[in-house]
Order: sequence, then structure tokens, then C-alpha cells
Amino acid sequence: MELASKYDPRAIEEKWYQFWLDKKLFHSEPDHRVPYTIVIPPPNVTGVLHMGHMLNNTIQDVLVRRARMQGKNACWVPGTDHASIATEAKVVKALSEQGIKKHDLTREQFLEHAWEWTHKHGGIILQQLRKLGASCDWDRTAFTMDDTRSESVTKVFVDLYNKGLIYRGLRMINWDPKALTALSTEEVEYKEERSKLYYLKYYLADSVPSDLVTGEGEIIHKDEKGYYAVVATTRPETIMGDTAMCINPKDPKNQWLRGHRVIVPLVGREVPVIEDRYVDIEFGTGCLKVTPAHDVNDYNLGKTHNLETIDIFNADGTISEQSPLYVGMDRFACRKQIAKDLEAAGLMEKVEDYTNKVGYSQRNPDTAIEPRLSLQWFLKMQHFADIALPPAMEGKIKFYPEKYKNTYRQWLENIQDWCISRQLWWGHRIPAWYIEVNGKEEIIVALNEEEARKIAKEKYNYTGEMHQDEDALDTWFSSWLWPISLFDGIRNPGNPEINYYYPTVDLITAPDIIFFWVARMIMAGEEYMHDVPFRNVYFTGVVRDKLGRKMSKSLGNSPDPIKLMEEYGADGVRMGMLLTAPAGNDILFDEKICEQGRNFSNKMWNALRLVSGWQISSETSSTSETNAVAVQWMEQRMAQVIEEIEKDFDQYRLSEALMATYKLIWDDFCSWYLEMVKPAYGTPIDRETYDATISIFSRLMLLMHPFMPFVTEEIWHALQTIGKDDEKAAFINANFSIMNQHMPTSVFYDQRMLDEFDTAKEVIAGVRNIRNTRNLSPKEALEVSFIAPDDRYRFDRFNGIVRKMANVSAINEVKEKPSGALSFMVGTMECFVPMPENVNKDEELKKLQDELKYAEGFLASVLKKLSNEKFVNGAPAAVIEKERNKQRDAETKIAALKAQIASLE
RNA sequence: GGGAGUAUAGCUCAGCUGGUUCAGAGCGCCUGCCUUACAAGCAGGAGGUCACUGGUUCGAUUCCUGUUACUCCCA
Repeated sequence: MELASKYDPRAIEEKWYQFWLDKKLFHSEPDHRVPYTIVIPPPNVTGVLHMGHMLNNTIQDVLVRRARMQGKNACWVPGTDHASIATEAKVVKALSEQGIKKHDLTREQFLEHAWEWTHKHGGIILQQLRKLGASCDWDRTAFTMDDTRSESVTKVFVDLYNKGLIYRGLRMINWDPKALTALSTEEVEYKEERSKLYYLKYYLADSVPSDLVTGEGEIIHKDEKGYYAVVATTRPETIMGDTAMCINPKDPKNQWLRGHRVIVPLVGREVPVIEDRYVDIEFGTGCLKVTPAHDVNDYNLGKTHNLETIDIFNADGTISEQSPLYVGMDRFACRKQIAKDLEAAGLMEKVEDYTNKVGYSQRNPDTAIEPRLSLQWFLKMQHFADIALPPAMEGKIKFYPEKYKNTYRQWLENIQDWCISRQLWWGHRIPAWYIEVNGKEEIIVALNEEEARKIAKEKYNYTGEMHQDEDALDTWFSSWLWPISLFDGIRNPGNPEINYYYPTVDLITAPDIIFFWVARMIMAGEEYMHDVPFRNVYFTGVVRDKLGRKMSKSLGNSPDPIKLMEEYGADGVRMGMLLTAPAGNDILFDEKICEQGRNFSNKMWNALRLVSGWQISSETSSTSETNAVAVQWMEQRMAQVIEEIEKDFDQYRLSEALMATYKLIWDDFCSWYLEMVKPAYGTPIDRETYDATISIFSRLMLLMHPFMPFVTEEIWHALQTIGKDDEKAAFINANFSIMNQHMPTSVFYDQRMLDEFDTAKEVIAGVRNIRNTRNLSPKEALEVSFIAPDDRYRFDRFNGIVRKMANVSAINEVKEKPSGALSFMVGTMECFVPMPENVNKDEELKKLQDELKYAEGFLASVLKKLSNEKFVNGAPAAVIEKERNKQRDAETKIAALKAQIASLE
């Protein structure tokens, strides 16, 4: 079989993915095995794969594949999210390009368009996940708006309403004037902005007594037009909604305003001066304009002080008919205009530059949120916070990295009710119907209209008209049920699937949705399953570019993962991602890292080329001592590294586990082991070593498989059928896949042997180094001798390997330094090779003297410690013993170096 | 304003429970090699006052205090 010298992933990756699909190797059904479940964080149905998905899903695939190979029943459930607000925006935009306005359509017509859009663009991302090798159980693919999930959402809504946990109320909410919908507090992102602070004059409406006495600290404003108060505001356009001015009763500056009335500038409305401790005395002038319709805090003041509420904005952020001025103007245009007009009217005291935080819609990042008084549906969150906090605090759920435990707790301890209604059509429609009974509106919440009618009849003896609530639910109100609804655990509690797969084991997600999703899933899990939805939450970092900037469309700094995979292979990109991705840390992604992955695929590929080109000796049992030792050592080394890998996985240190596997294959297997056993050109290898090599190589592929599924499957298959061309087809037909082989586990290993090999390695390195620095040909065999002061640095059993790897003709133990030799030290062992003809003695001397100087310095520091009485009395015996050993070793070394220097001089 | 995190080689990061598994890895860089698997490679090498300050300790990159810088979350 001829193999190309370069590994080409393209055809190979496609071939194996199809193979896995054909053999249904990703599919899971409940059985007797231990379940290992992961539910995918459902990507937006109309989205495309970006680097964040790439990272996230690679990690999930690594964990799932590993679990599967550990003999667990691994089930990774894929699916997509309907992304209410984002998808509706896309559909509205597409329609408007055809000249169709949303509200020219009926709800049904609009939804037809939306479904059409979903079917057309939906699922692209799931196809893209296949490219990266995701071993999802595609038969289980779900959508947050399919029947099972939709019915689950409705059922939960009805249930929570009946439990009194969902209510409808008039509240100050966050309004997105572009999407024309309410948002939850979590969907508002605050951005710091440079703006202005406007100081406005509010003249007193009533007269001030002529005997007004100035109290201490009092600040009185007066001009030719009379007395006035100064109010600082960042939003002068909202004065049209002012219904009071407020001062702090403890503010000495403004005592004189008590009990008076002031005139809202330009508007001319007379409003009272109220007093409330809420007002910040230090901010501005200590006078606060109160606009109950357009600010949460003002709204609360309004409630306390019984103020009128004037809503001066339309839903789209233009000025409403309620306002006496500027009707129809956009809020920001209005701000500019009113500033001019105030100035012109002499009602502006001054304007200052000011930095403040402005809330923006997460989904429409260019749209400032407007606080708006509105009738919406809410979920009472205190109950859910109470049930969701303990599992995380008590460790029933573990967060990686752990710091997110704090973040989580902080959010739950300051929880606010969740506004779950959205003024959108794309989503789950709120299952509430309205009827009018005795001139009063009544709400009926039911699974469907038929049920609603039944309730109306029973409860109110009502059989007339009823209309359903127009609003849809927040998308997260369906996502929070995901780990349950995927197994139909809401509609059919206790069914065999939910019993088997729930709780899931690991959740892999980005930290920015810890509140939106993670916390709420825990709430739903506790409420409906009385158990956590997952045991571990692994938070990935944010993928940034190499300059540390977030990847974004507008910056154009995000590579297309599909293109990357075409260039480097999915395996290469997966490895690149994982290498740069320690848990929870942001990833500074540089395309170049994928090269390392590609190169590594090539490395393994070439190891296969080497092995598959070997001729096998027909003699039986012809293995050499050297090869036997090499095999033994490699087995020990594997066992040791597997132990490390297992520890890394236990702690979710995936990049460490990958790096350990990478080095095991590249350094230990390719650079050391294969070089040890590689037969001379044209000579065959013995059967035993050959078989051992195939076995080791195969197991290495198993270890690497979760990280790089394609190339390892290819090589593993090749290894099982090398030289058996006739068996190949049968082998493939027989469903044999690396995917369901058993992952090697750690076994006892011989540490002593590993240590001895490290010594041998140092001897080899020493010889190579001398060759390199003295320009000796690697082809010329050298003779090595050594003086061993004790047995710690013995490496006898590796003599053959040292000979082969360093091209050494003989290794002799001697009692005294041979004359005319160059030397190097391995620990306290002195090694010698014959001095070449024209060596530069001065250089040699300098090297030795440098080494001596370092050793003497080291000895001095050790002696200093040992002569410190406090150390000798205070430190544990083992530590002191170690220091004594250091002292002895250093002394031995110094003596040897001195002798070497003497012999050179 | 409140909270959390980070600071170790040119870059990206390990370093778990204080002491030769304590100064590490990968990439990059430098030197020499197209040595019959691999130049997407091989063999070597150089690079760090472990941010700064004080403390605890016989001993601090590691624990504690403070400072500075950056990042994130919440209001």
C-alpha cells in the first residue's frame, strides 16, 4: 500500500463521518449501561457556525466521545432554538425588502413566512456541526418550537400560573423601541457613554415670603424673573412627563424649596416639590425632576407620593400625543431640539460633559432601551431563586471554573421578577384568554382554547366571545426546560427516557448566558424534576482574536470555521481550538495554531507510513533485547501519561489532557520509541516488536480519538488491517470503529524503569550535544565511559538503546577519568567521550568553570540553609534530609569538575 | 458605586496542598541538518528579579495586606 507523504484530511473526514452515520454509531437508546448525557446549547435556528460554536461543540464532542469509549451510553442531543426576537427581526427585514410590512399581514400569514424562513435557513448550523465531527444523536434533533417542546412550554405556563407564580401586571419594564417589545432585565446591556448633563431652571410658581432667611448651606437661585430651582438631567426631553420635583429632606441646600410648587420649563406645568430620602444630595444640585412614566426610580417615587403619570413616548420612541410639545419627533432629535429651545428661552443654566451608562437592547445593540410602564406577564423569581441556590452552593452542581459560583449566587440573591411576555409573533403564544364578565376583564389561562372555554363556563358561566393574548413568550422560557423537554419529561413525567437520561452530566456553555439559561435550567430542573439538570457546568471562554478583541461581524476579525476546516482539516482546527482553551479563560485565537493541529495529523500519518512499510521477519521469536526494553518502556510511559490524562479530565483540564496526549505520541512514541525499534534500512523487524508496535500505536489512536476523531479513525483502521488487504472490506462492514473501542485506562507502572530511561536520555542528549557543539559527525561512532559514585544513575538495561540512539559503539564503567576525554555530567555521574583532535581547550575550560561556579553557588545556598539553626530545628526531617543530599551531590559534582579542569590545564 | 478574576519567557498559558516533579509547556526565535516516515520534519540552543509593596514563616512564584494595570459581572 502506497501512502502519500502528506496527510490530506478532506476526503478522509467526509468518508468517516458518513461511515459513523451509516452505522448509527451516535445513536443512543436507554439500556443497562451508565448513561452519559449532554444536551447541546441550542444555537439559533437561522444562525451559522461561528468560532464560539466551534469551541463549544468541540469540547462537547471530546467529552461525549471519551465517555462513549469508556463504555458509557453516551447521548448528545442536538437541536436549535427559535430565537424569537432575532428571527422575527430577520423575517421582518426580509419581508420589508419585498415591500411587505409586518402589520399588513395577519399573525397567521406572518407565521407562515417565519416558518418558511426557518425551513429555508434552519438547520444549516446543524449541518456545519457535522463537519467538525460532532457525534450528536441526530435522530433526536429537536427544535424549541416543535410540538413536544411547544406543548411543554404551554403546560409549564399553565402550571406556574395555577401555582400563582406567573402573574400579569402593570410594571416598569425595559422596552426596545426598535423591536417594539418588552425585554427582561437580563437582555439590557449597559454601555458607558459620553453625554451631557443639562441644568434646567424650574421657576417657583408661588411667591416666596419676603422675609426668606438663608439657612446655613442654603443655595438660592434668583434672577430678574424670580426665584428658581436648578435640576440636572441627562434627559431634558423627558420634562414633558415631569409631574413633580423632589428634594432630600436632609439637604441643607434646598430647604427653602419645601412646600413650594415649581414650573416645568417650556412646558409651563406647575408641579409640587416633594421630599424623599431617595434623592442623592451630591448629584447635580440635589433637585431631581420626577418623571414617573419614564424612569424606574421616578416610578417608585410616583407611587409613594401619589403622582400623576404622563407617558410622553410612543412605542417606537417618538413623542406621543400626551406631550404638549414636539409630538411625533424622535426622542433623540427631540433632545437636541429641546436643548436649543431651553437655551433660547433662557431656561438653561448650563450644560456639562457627563459620562453615564445607557442601556441597550442585547439584540438591537444600536437601540437604547426605554423604561416603559407596561402591562406584561411576569414570573415570580424568589421561589425559583430559593430552590436553585442550594444545589450550586452545596456542590450538587459544580461550576468550572469555580468563580462562577459567586456570580451565580450574587444574581440569585438579588433576583428580580422575570418579564416573560414579548410583543412578538414568532414564539410560543401566551396561553391566556380574555373575557368580559360583568363589565370586568377576566383572564383564563389554559392549555388551549377548548380548555379555556370549559373553564370560562365552569368558573363564570360564560360562553361568549374570548380572545387570546397576542403576545409570545421569551425564548428562554422554552430553553430553560431543554434538559427536561428533550426527553419529554414535562408532558410525560416519569417516562423511561427521562428516567434514564436525566440528570444530564455535563453542560458546556459560554459564561454570558449563565443567568439567561444556566440558572433558569437549574430552576426548572428543581421545580419539575426535583433534581438538578446537570452535574457539571463547564464555562468556555470567549473567543477573541489574537489582539484580544471580541470576534464580531462588524470588525470582520472572525475567521469562518468552515473555511478553516477546509484548510486545516476539522481535526486540525479542533486541536487548535483546544490547545488555546483552558477552562474559563478567554481564547486569543490565532489561525496559526490550527497549523499545529494539521502538522500533528501529518506526524501521526507519517508514523503510519513508517510502520506500514516495515518488513516482518519470518523467524519466530527473534526479538532483540533492545526492542524488548523499548516496548516495555513505552508501555510504562503510556501508563504514566494515561494516569495524568485521567486526572486532567477529572478536573476538566482539556487542553492539558490534549497536550499530554500530544506529547506522548509525538515525543515518546515518534521521537523515542519508533526510533528505538526502527529497523535499519532494508532489514526486517521481528514479529513480536512489530505486533507490540501496532498495539501501542492503536491504543495511542484511541487516546487521541476524542480530540481528533477523523485522522485517528483512519489510522486505527489502517493499523488493524495492515498487510491484510483481503480482510479490509469485511472489517469495515463489520461496524468496527475506533469510536466504540475501549479507552485505555491507567495501570500500575514501573517508576524505576522510567527514571532509568530519563538517565539514559540524558546520556544520549549529552553525547549528541558534544557532537553538535564540537562539530563531530553523527555518523562516527563514539565510545562512552562513565564513573558512577552510586547506583542512582544506573541505566544498564538501556545500554543498547543508548548505543543506537546516540551512535555509541561501547559503554564502559570506569573508576578513573580516562585521559584525553571530554566530559559531561548526568546528576553525579561523570560521562566521557574521547577528546577529538582539534578541540579548543580554552572554550572547554570556560564551560567547565562556568559549571563549577554554578555548582559552588548552589552548594553555598544549601549550606546556608543547613547552618541556619531555625531551619534545622523547624523544618521537617525529610526536608532536611533532602538538603543534606543536595549538599553531598553538589560536593561530588564540584570535586569531579575540579578534577576535569585540572586534567585540562 | 458593589463584586469577581487576572498579572510567570517575545506570544499564549500550566504551575493543585509553601521546600529539586520549582522556575515549566507549546508556539515563536537562533544554530546545524533535505540522516530513506514526516522540512507540515530532525538534533541542539538562547530567553524570566514569577507586576510592585509590606507581612506571616526556618523557608514565598505559591499564603495574607496594600498599590498599580487590565478583564468580566452586577447596579
